[in-house]
Amino acid sequence: MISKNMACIKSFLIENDIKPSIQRARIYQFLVDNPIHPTADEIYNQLNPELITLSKTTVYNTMHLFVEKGIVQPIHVEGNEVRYDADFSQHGHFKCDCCGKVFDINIDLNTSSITQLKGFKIKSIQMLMSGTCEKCSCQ
Amino acid sequence: MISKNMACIKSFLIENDIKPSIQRARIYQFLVDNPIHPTADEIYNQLNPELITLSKTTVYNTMHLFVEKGIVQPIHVEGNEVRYDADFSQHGHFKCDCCGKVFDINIDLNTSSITQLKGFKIKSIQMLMSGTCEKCSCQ
DNA sequence: AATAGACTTTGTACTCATTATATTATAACA
DNA sequence: TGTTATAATATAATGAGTACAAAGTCTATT
Repeated sequence: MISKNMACIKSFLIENDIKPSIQRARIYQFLVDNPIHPTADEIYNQLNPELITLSKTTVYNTMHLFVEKGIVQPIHVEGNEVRYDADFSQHGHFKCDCCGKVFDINIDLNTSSITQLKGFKIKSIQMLMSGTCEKCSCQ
Repeated sequence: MISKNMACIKSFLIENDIKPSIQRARIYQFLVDNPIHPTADEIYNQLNPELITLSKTTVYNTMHLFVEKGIVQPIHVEGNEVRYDADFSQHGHFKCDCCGKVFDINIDLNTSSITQLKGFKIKSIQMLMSGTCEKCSCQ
């Protein structure tokens, strides 16, 4: 899911039952173009120079809406902040304790065989690893 | 790892390079006896009536120490709080969006086959699912 | 046992991500 | 065009977690 133009994002939002606005479309485009799992604060700081009247509350409202409508996943890497990911292909995350980067890790998660989950409705699955990445391990 | 008496916990802490104190031992015992993935606040509220001078800072200090020494795992279920788990057997967690409970899920996580992780040093692996549990799904 | 030094606990004040609320702006529609 | 619904914004409030300094506790040494 690489960059989409605004017209394309507009119809994508409508498809997902979200009334489009410039703010919403640009925030979503930013997430798709920058799969760096940004926080609400980072989104705000990146887009503020362009959307000059953007408010942090709007970013929070928009992220809540996106999560509710299922077009963005919240990622809880650390306890004090939420990160967001517009990539819904099944993948996990690796957080490097040294450089702080969050890596996407392709992974197959098969939950159908877990008997404990009989009767459970699974809405999202996340896998999170931590440690040191290759670069930081080499130093 | 069911309940241990205090003497047993004392030596366990020493084994793990932690100087024992009443606060530390009781907090650890509480975690082992109550595998409900409590927050620091919940630990504080549960133990405060007994350890009458307990301070929240002590709970935070202790949890940080336990995590650093590797006898407790932090769990990031939601973005605004950290939960703690003294169970180090490999398992994942399922958070019910309806009743809020966090379930332990036995699961096998095999990361050795993931080529992306070549050269990475994995310190911890967590798997987190969300949705509705069996009880809440039936209603 | 007394003293000193190191470590632990505690209370207060603070930070900062997020939320609540109320107001203003924009879009939709009769 | 006027009216209503929805979205965006600014400000204030909340609450988990942290920083810091003072007070308490433990332990080793004399």
